[in-house]
Amino acid sequence: MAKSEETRSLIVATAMRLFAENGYDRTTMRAIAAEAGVSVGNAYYYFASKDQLIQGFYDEIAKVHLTTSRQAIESERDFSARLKTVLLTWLDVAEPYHRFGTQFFVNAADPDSPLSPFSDESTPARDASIGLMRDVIADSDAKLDPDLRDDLPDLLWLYQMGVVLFWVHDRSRGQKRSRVLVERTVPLIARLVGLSRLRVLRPVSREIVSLIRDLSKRDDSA
Amino acid sequence: MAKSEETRSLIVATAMRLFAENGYDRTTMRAIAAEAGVSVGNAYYYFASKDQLIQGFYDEIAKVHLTTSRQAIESERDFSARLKTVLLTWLDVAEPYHRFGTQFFVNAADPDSPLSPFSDESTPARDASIGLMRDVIADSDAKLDPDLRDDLPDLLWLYQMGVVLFWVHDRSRGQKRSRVLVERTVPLIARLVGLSRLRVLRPVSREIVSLIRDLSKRDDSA
DNA sequence: GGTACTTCTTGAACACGTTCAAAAGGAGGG
DNA sequence: CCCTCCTTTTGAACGTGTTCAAGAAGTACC
Repeated sequence: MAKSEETRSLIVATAMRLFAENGYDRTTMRAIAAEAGVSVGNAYYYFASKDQLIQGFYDEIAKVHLTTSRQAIESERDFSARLKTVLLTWLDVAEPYHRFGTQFFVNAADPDSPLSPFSDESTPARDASIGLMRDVIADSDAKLDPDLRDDLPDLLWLYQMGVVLFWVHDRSRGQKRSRVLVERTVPLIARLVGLSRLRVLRPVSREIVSLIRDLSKRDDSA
Repeated sequence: MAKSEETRSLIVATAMRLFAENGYDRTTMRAIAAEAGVSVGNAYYYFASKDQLIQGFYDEIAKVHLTTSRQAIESERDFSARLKTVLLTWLDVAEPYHRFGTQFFVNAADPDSPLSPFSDESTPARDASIGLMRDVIADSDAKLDPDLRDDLPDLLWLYQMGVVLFWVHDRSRGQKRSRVLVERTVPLIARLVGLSRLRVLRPVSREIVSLIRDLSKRDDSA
């Protein structure tokens, strides 16, 4: 019902405001409830835990990032430029939340947490991000080993997770170092992707693709 | 004093036993104190927090890993084999603690935590690990781009951190998938290190080395 | 409008990590 | 033996995230 949805978003909005004002740790569930004018138990009716409250934020960042970066790369054909734009856009979108985003990703580092980027609960968000990488490649002028074509989006998503990991630890002003990382690793990756067609590197890239495939199989018997 | 040291190690030993038996989360500070026959406050006199209790374990794993793997690679000259042994040895040493080791590394993922591998408090342990990688290269028959020589240990340490990250998330029996990861990525890395002398790849490896150097500068003005 | 049923809301209670003022113990000097 | 100072130990108390039995509000059907 509309009322229910209203209460839910009131709680999440209040939580986000308080998180931004005082940080994640210093914001208590009691404070959130009081500020939103509901009871503590009510917050737990809608959200399983304090962590879950920021899942909404996670989705928000992801959504804005998808639309913004799709727009930004629309008229660009160079693969390297497209990839760089996508990653720098992520840094732009995420910047305001770096402060308590850190706390968020700490929780997300728990493999058992539904907030982990590898969890089942994150599958929709993950697929959307990988889809973006697919488009980055597809509409670019990149020439690459056809064997790489299918798996490169997954690889690029992994690379993006690496950037995020770096960003979480980044204490420089405005996360400048993360920007440097992107600015300088993207050309490297673009060059490596291009080189992947070279005879000498073929076995290497084949093996990488095959390894990722084998390891990402969910079912592991034995 | 001797008495003081005795109490300290009694507490840490009890904690480790209970962690191993019931997992980190389900082991309470009250239970540890009761089992050790001291008061809760006493545990906090010796350890600043519950997290800090496992720092001892961290050091233990690192120490055993260093000596064991140094021994294991002593008579081996092949770079790839040496690197593989070092990483598989880590998996061996860490295996018994995988269960609550997970919880440990979750806390370590917090950049502000002294348990983070990047923290100042971890500098000695980190330097020791990088030193091991230096030896892996130095006493091997690896032929590599001299420009890479100085920085390769750091790169390999980063690679090891990646393996550890994978291991934390690894839910397969006996962390078999982590072993597969090592078995198959080590030859790749060895080949890439070898290829780094190729004319076409020189700029790539130069740029990687230079990037790592720039980003690992601690002081970031601006 | 009444009745059965689901959805939503409450706040006291619980278990936990952590703190702290106070007490106890121990070492050395007079 | 006592006084003083430092180290060690205590356990009650605090603030936290979370749970849950109970009730209130809303909905659907007769």
